[in-house]
Amino acid sequence: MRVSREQAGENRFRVIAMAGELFRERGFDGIGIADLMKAAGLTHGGFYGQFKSKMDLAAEASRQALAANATLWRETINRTRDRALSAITGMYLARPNLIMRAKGCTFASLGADAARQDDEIKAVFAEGIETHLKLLQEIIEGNGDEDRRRRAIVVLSQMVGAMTLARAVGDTPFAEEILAAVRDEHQTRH
Amino acid sequence: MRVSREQAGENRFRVIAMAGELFRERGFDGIGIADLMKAAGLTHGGFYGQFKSKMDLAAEASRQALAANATLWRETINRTRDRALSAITGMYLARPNLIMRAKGCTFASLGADAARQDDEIKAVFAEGIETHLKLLQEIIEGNGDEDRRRRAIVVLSQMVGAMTLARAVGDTPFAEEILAAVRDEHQTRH
DNA sequence: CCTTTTAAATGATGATCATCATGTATTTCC
DNA sequence: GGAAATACATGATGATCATCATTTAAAAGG
Repeated sequence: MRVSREQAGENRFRVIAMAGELFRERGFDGIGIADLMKAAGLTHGGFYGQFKSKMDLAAEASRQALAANATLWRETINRTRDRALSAITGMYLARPNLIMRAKGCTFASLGADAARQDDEIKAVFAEGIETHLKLLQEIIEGNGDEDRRRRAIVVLSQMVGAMTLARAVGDTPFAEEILAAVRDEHQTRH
Repeated sequence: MRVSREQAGENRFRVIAMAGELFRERGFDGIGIADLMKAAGLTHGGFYGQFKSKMDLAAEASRQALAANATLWRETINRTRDRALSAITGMYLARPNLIMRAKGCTFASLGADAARQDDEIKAVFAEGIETHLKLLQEIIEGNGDEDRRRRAIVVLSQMVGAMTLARAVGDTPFAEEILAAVRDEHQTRH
């Protein structure tokens, strides 16, 4: 049955949003089209009217998830101005992001998956990384723009690496130790 | 047909080694038992005589891959004694590890996958991280063991995060910029 | 040497997969 | 209000999946 233009737009958005969560939780290969559509309250039939392929949806979902991640960073920065760096690292390297993979960092969840996909997805991740680096650059000290960008890359790498390692060992004291080690790096000045 | 005890041992080792490479290249869900066995020169039939399940093989393969990674670090450290830290980071954050995922860092390839698997695989990763941290601790300066361990965690996180992000954008100048940014952190003292 | 054991081959199972073809009901637009 | 357009449903396709049953041929052990 047909549905209003507005409703169709909402449906499309919801499919992309659910895909963003389920891909982050289970990986691109960990969930199929039928289950994805069911999670959005639809059946699998309409999928190829909305998306060129599963990979096409993966690109859209990654884009939306990365944009949401960046928006949260933007809000955190605006809210905490002078202590923004420790606020960002403190929020990121915390238990909610460790255990709720579906709504957490897309780099930590899907970065390794992206490396195995086509160039379109890699371009989405490149743009997502660029966006996050620009945000970090704003709140990092350094000798000129070039140095601040380099430091932003180092900090982003620390965060993504720490979360990847912490998640790989599960919800344990060891995971907390990993997160705390990198958190401390930005609370006590080095 | 039956095969000598020795031959059977070699076959088992080769299956685990090929699995270590193919899992790192394509992810745990990216390759099936039949293709895995074929890559080792066998058919799928004997698989369940050697392994309890695919996840059981994933654990064995991760263990072997992580041990090989650690051995390479050990050798690099022994060979470069006084400049070991910049040797390790320089070797790790280089193009071969960026593009040859099958033989590169298991944390960067499968860390996010491990987070989605059962506790046995997570325990394998925990032990692998512990081993790598001990190696880094040897070659990192700091105020006492506790501080050196904390710094080792930070450095390992940097390395894994940088490689994850660089691989996600593919073999591009941006990837090289990410690797170089973290490499420089350990060549010029900060 | 003959019996027992077993590694690996062939082949089958039912589940799940991405994708496509077609039907249907409802919105859109004249 | 009636014709055309279309969003989504049902259902089918052939491929691939993890796992198991059975067979085969050679090694191991007496």
